Amino acid sequence: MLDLNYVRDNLDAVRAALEKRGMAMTALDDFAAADAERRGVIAESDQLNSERNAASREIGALMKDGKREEADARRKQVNELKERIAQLDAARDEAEKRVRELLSTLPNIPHESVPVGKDESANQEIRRWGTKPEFGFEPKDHVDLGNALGILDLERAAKIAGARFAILNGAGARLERALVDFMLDLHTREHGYTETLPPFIVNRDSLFGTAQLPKFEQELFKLEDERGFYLIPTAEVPVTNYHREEILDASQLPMKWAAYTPCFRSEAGSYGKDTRGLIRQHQFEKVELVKYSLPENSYDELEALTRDAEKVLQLLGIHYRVVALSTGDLGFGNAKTYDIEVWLPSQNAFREISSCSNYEAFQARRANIRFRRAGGAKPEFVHTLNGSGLAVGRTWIAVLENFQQKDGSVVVPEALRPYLNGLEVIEPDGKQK
RNA sequence: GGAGAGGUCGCAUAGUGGAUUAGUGCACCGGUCUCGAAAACCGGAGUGGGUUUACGCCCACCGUGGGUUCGAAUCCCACCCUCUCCGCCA
Repeated sequence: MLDLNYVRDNLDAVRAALEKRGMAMTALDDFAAADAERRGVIAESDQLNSERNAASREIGALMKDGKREEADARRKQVNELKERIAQLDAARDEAEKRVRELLSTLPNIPHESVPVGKDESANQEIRRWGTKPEFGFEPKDHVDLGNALGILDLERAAKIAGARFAILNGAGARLERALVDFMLDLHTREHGYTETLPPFIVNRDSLFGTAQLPKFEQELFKLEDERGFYLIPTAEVPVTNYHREEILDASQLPMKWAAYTPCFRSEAGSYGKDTRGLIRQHQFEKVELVKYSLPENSYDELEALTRDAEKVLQLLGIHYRVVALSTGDLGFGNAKTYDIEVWLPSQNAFREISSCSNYEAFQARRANIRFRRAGGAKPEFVHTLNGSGLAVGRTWIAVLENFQQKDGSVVVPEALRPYLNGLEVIEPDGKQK
């Protein structure tokens, strides 16, 4: 959510910034009128409340003096006042609701460093790490490799649950678990993050706070429960909401969390996309990095967070690149985003494996997450950031595809071997436990 | 699932219809004292909104939402959360 006063005072600047996203901002046209009405109603209502309070005090004094008749007359006047106040309060609620709705549908303003363009074709490659692997044979994709190794079972997952679910077996399941441990150990031991294991179910307020709601409800799994529960689409939601409605001390910043959770996404509207394999699942695992930052440091923190996520691929020895998303490709709440894209030999392409974003105060305003500088200063909104560090399922894919051998076995990257009891090669059924 | 006790300013507590402009202690900020500090003493400080060039003034906020009343932290209703005991359970 953008700042109300900022939007009011900078309508043209906001309009220009949002047009860079390729959006027609009709909401802005209604905003000024709704805001003016809201303020008018508030002024009138506050004035009448002030009169009512004064009258009540008078009545108290009159009663004490035994002037019952005067008090009764005053009561009658107050009751008339109350009727008008009730009408005004209804109008006030209506106007505030409309302003809030308009404000909450406005996307974040892109940072000045974000490349301008209408879609992902305007994304800008920032850097590459490593080189494409040379195979000397036609590399298989992770589905063929996983099936042949007996570590992946998509057909039975479809029977048990449905499309876009997977079962990992044997070394496949252990590889997934090893990746989770490896990533968490790296971020907590080397990068200064604190591990947290949050709920996998959240309420509506949390989803509003991180801006999944109200706009992206169709992407979520909602539980059949009158309490309004949803499965988390990412650990970003529970972890960023950790300090919702709180005022932190500046000395607590930056606050750095690393969370492993499963993630649940309905993938409505992506029916034809990535239908093969593990790329796009209803349930996948992710190690998420979340930061609360001082406003003045948030872009440095974004660079650091992105480097922290990249380190996972560097230690695994997998080729990747970092891309700055253009204004047209930027997510709703993001001021700036770097995608880390991993090399997938079967697709002869880079595919997203992490998305690292600075939300500035966009989420903090919605979730009311503030901090106070030393000396009893006014509270300010924190900046929130998050990024995958990394998407575990897609890392699983990258390991299989990048380290596959001609015979269909997969060499385990050295950094992972301590997490797999020293296992060096994943071989077809029977050759490893 | 059943029974009970609670939720008040950063923390801890007081407050059962009008003197509450929500008191007190701790913590915090400023000052006095001191070579300096501690202690003591004096003073100041909540959040959001409206209005104002500004000083300021006004409104709302005691878990949330309704209600009663001229007036509600206080009375009534519903809900949420926490704790204790019983039952069930990984």
